[in-house]
Amino acid sequence: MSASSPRRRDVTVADVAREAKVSKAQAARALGDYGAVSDEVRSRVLAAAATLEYRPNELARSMNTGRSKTLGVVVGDIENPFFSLAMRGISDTAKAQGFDVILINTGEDVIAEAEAVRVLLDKRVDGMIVAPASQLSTRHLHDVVESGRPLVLLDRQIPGLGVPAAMAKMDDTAYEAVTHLIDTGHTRIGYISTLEAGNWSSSPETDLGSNPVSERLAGMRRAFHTAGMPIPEDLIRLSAGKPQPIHEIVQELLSGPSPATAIVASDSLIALDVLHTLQNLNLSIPDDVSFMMYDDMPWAQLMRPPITVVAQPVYDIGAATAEALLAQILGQPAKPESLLFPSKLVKRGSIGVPNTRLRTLV
Amino acid sequence: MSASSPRRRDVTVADVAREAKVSKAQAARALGDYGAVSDEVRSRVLAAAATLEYRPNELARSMNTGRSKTLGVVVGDIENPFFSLAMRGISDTAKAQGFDVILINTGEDVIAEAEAVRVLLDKRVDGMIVAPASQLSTRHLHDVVESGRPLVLLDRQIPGLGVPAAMAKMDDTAYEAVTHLIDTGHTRIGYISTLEAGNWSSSPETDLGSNPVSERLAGMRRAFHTAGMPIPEDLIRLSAGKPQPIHEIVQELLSGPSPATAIVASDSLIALDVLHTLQNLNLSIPDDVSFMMYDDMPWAQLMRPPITVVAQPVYDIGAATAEALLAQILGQPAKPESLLFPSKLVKRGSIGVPNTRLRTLV
DNA sequence: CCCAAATGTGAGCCCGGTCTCACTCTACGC
DNA sequence: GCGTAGAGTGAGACCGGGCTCACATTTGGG
Repeated sequence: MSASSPRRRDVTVADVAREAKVSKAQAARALGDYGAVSDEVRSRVLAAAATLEYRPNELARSMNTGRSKTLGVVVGDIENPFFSLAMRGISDTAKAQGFDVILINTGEDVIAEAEAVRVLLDKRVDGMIVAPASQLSTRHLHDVVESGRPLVLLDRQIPGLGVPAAMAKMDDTAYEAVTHLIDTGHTRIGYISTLEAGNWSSSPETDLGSNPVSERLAGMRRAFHTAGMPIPEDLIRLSAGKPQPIHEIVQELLSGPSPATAIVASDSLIALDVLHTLQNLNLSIPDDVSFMMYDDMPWAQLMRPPITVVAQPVYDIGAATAEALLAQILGQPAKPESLLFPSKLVKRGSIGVPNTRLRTLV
Repeated sequence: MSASSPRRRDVTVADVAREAKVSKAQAARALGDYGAVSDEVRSRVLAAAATLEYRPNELARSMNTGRSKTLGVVVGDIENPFFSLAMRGISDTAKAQGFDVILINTGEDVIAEAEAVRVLLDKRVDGMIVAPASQLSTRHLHDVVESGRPLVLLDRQIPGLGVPAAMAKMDDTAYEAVTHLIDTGHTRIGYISTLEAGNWSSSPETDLGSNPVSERLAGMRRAFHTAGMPIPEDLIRLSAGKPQPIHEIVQELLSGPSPATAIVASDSLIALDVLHTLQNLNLSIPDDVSFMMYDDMPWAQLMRPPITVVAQPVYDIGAATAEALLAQILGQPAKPESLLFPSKLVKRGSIGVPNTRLRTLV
């Protein structure tokens, strides 16, 4: 029942020109609104274009302008609310400037990330935003820089790369959060992050381009240091989820001679796993275990008790990466600074005085 | 410190050909692995390509093959976990077949959706997946069909369009869910959906390509009918959120001479708003109000009480749209059937016997 | 009134691949 | 020994816009 043409050939400028009885060049000028065109010709061309329902082939256009009006975004997991919210910030900002977005999901795999970056380069995106899965394998990111295509990092900075990164400033808030735990009486505090173990934490103070996770750790260390207490290194678990599932880690943290009395989840996905585990173990918050998480998801304050969180402006962070990228694309030179956003501790009800009889519970 | 070339010109086949001392045609053949090429030439070309770090320009390639190995996805809101999870299904499936994805967010706005579809057509995507915001304005979708480019719908079918759609089968589960509420003693059941008011519910039985929301309504109606009870039309609120915020709707539903004793949220974003409102009103679930939601988000079972939900395989639904689309792109003819997935009622603790003294509470 | 300068127009090259066509050279069949 | 199938090769057309250049026509200043 649809139009007779099952696969109609695309209408080109040449077709429009023929219809309007002018040269291809004139048609192109009228359509592209550049150069000198008489009113007479312009209206004929526009009319012809309307009749034929002409639509420019963006591929062809991109090919010789060299710009595709497309941004590439590489993230670990769009399912993660952090990324989907940041993605909206990116998407909204890009759209406002007439840019589209190619999204590639890597599953937090560095190989996939390198591949993704290659593909985007081959597709000639005008620039890209990457949330690097690793700070160790960054060859592919250096390639991007060397190719001359603008790059902006999301949530994590990579020292020496020389590109901007947008993220929340976490050190002071992490310090405040852990101090809050210590003040409440906790000394055995567990921290769980999916981030790879690396030298993130080396000289966090002097490192110009730090990142939110190393900052969290640094803040935590500083808090213990200030309180004059030993840092519970055995309760800090990075690279969680990859080899060992979160629920096992939680059980480990809560077992042994000196179990954790409080657990900090470094993102909302981990938080969900931790909470499920605690529920399965029939442990209550905060009576049996205190709990705190990063990222203020809407459900956090609906829980009983409501969860104490460290909130950060995720949407804005996403939007900032896009803005920085677009600025570069539109000509401004890259300033490899970190765009820092404030984070804040939101105290709710999931932190209480430590329970010492916990060992019998697990 | 990076490579000396600030903006190195891209290496082309011609460059490789020159380096390998063969013609452009031969280089292209060796690189593209087609036609007849001697081993001698092939290895020279491959070596040259490696030395020069040749990378094909996908734009140029797409332009004359006509295929871009790119899929377009148009959704209302990636921030909505339903879409971000479906997106992962799409993304994973596409990637497995070497396709990339351009994501466009419309904010559930039909104008933006039409615009998005245009842009994707202009960018010459090989096919697209759309979660239509409206079933009334579908001109732009008909345009896609007429352009001959494959199209698959996500979560909502549009009768007469003649394209496949993937979604969960909701009628029986909705019937079961509402019957469950009725059996528990509820007669005043509120239903809140962001979907536009339209004639979704017209002849739901005979309509070949129905959709999850009309099915929910139909199932609800059938349940009331079977129970021999009047349908509380005044408590059914579509187009929620657009003019009137959810929290006002909730308050309205719970006021008046005959308030709702149970509320059903048609997606997890609405659920969050409803739960916040109930919390602010200091109403407890299920003692004051019973509550049920569509989509089994991980936090639903962490709530106290855990929320009764209607679960659907969102990831699989997303993956199915991508599969159907790729099948069409790869040659199979479109079969405009709905790909139906099972949904199921998961009874937890958020539904109790109705509270009759509610009127005094709000 | 004459020679710019400005404006309008068309032909044709370019981007970087794919692919057709014509041609050479070898090998095989009769 | 000759015809021919087929591999191997190069020249160049082509995809669909952008844009430069050369040329024609109008305008305006001195």
